[in-house]
Amino acid sequence: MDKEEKTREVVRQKFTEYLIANKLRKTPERYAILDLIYTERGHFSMDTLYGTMSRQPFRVSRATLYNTMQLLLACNLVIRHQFGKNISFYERAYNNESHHHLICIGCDKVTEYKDSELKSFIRSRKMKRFVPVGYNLYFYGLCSGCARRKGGKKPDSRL
Amino acid sequence: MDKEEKTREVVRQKFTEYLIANKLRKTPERYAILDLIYTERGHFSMDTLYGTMSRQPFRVSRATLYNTMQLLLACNLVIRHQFGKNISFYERAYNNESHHHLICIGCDKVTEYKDSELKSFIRSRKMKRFVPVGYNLYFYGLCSGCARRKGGKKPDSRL
DNA sequence: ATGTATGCAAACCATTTGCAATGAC
DNA sequence: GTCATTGCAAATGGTTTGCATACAT
Repeated sequence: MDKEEKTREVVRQKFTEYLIANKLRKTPERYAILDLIYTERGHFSMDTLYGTMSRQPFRVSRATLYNTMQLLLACNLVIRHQFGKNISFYERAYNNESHHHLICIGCDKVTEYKDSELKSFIRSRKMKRFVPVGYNLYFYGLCSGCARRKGGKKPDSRL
Repeated sequence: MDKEEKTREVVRQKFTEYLIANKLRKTPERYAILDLIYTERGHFSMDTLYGTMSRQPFRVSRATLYNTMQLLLACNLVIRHQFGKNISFYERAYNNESHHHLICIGCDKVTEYKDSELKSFIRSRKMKRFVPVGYNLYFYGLCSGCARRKGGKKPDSRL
């Protein structure tokens, strides 16, 4: 069994525990969605996920997709991002080394940026009257491609 | 002339320069919106801004509000945030010391968190093939109130 | 048998767009 | 006088909801 399959098994188990603990049903739809998410790499939107899902032998509705995503967010198997447009993006949370995001304001491309020194610095901050459970750091700027052809179409300001 | 009025005058000037440079018209609507934004403190949504605007003697339509906001974003007089719901929030950018954000996942309250040491640490990071122009850092967690009555309504996961 | 979860379509809501009328230049 | 900008209302697009049916328990 390869690493990815092992991961899928672990998250299925975690999901099951969550469903039982909350007296929710273990439907095939829910597991199909979880499985598919854990074959995706990087970020994906609901739309692309629905597209991929539709091409699977096991189809689920958009409603169920959104429903299930709430559960997966609640049990921390998926995390959500908004990169500046009004669209949510998601990515798997388990076995996905935490990272920061570089968002190109020229072409909207999002890349991961791993920086463990930065991560531990951020996590070490103490704040008054607030108990942090997580954080998101988004860098906005120009990817190498867009930086080169700077002055082309003007990037839309997003911050 | 107090500090706030002085600020409004400076940003009007900056806005004017931007409009001229881009051959755009200096309409009273645009200045009314800019003025109002620079009397707001903290973050505001389009909806609340439209509400406040509607109570002003000078009324503008939602369309114009959105239109103008694009211009103000483009000339860096306003910055935009998305705190995890599909709503954009805005805040003035000029004379507004940069800060990070603490978002309570219990009650959605957003507070500012100033940490200049953290800021300079983040700004000092070098990344390959990416030219950063800015960043946003959002901490998710529980405000003191929600931390106290933990276990009340379950906070919706947002990351 | 019970009642939760699903799929569908309609509803929602923030934002965008088309277009005729207004007004900045 | 021109043409960008406004206001309105309709359209859009991601997400949510209502409800009858299906199915996990």
